[in-house]
Amino acid sequence: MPAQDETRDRILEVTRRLVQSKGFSGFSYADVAAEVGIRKASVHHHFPTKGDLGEALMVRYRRDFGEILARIRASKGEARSRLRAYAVLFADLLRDDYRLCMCGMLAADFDVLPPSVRGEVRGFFDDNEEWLADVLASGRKQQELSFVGSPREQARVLLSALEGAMLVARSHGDVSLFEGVAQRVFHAVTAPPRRAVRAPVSLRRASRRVA
Amino acid sequence: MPAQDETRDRILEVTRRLVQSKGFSGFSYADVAAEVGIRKASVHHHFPTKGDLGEALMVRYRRDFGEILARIRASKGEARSRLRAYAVLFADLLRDDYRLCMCGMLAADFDVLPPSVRGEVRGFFDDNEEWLADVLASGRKQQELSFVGSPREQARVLLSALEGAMLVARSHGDVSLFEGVAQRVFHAVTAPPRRAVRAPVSLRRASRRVA
DNA sequence: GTCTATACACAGATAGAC
DNA sequence: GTCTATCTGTGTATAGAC
Repeated sequence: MPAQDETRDRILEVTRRLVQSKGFSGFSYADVAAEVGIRKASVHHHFPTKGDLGEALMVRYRRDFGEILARIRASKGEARSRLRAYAVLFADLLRDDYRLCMCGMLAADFDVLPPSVRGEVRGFFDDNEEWLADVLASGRKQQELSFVGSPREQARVLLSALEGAMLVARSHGDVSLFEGVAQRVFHAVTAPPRRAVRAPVSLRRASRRVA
Repeated sequence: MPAQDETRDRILEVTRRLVQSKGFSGFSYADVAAEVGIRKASVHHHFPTKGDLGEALMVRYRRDFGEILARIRASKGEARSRLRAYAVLFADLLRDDYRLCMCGMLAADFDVLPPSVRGEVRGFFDDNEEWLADVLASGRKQQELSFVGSPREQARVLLSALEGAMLVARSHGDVSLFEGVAQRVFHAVTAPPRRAVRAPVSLRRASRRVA
């Protein structure tokens, strides 16, 4: 990467963290400049308007997040472990200063978002839904997962639950609340063992896997 | 209600809508004043600081929302219909200008919230969880509902899914996405019919037991 | 209780020197 | 590319007349 892009990268990284913590209307050029260690005017040099900054942020974030998801999808193991890896991404955000998923935060800020950023947020939701639907579909095919209806619809349920659980966990300052919800929604799409079946048993297995 | 409190009430009502649309840092005294039809200074007369306004807003909102929930809980009918009535409250918010649940929005804004408001947000989450847990517990007792684990934990799953589904629906501008998720999570806690069974039944029962 | 007027800080954004 | 300096609008908040 060319040296002249390093400042740009640091700006985007700092902005990402600020948005995940304080929302789109909650951070300012002054905040970004202070944390990067430059002046406001320099930030404007790279991103003339806040809309430009927000748009570039989302493009970058979708790219990075997409790469991570691709790696998880390509990993060996059961569908369930992929779901767990996905939830861990969110839990790590919470653990690191109770930050929120970017799409969750920006969905809340939707009304005050520049239009160009809105499109990216929608796209990011779609990215997540599609990835989850893929994992769900192939997991069901392998008989590792079990659920009613289309993978896409079920993906929306999982995504909603995880996004909402981040909000709940954040307001209580307790990551385990998120983990509890994740465990339960994943358990709900897990295929029952081929034989032998008491509910408490599979629940306990679930708790080891997701906690 | 004394006449002198009418302006105060209108301010709180306008503020509620603004917060649900734009978030806590997304609305201003100027916005409130313009919509109420008074001047900024008059708003400050009733609520000196934004923290005061936010706190009063939450106290009022919890009271009003609590009354609505109490009415739903007291209604005749199955547990399931109470859950549906609860979801309708949220869907109506979306239908009316894609507003968000107050606790969802303020959970996203948590970092930029005055401390006194934070406590109210936490309390509001607890109100909702407790109410849902009550409905779930009595529904299970009546064998109308079926789920694994404690009502409280299951309540958290439902609340998370509904909060998250509001975000998803909002960013796509499509209330039916919310309704789809609500339908599915409610179905997941609904007890299977006493008799009557077709082939997919074991699958459906499995998915019903946990969200 | 509401108003006008204003204080003061900060927002996003620009001009132009280096 | 980064800086200083500045512009203009808006933010929360206050003083004091009516």
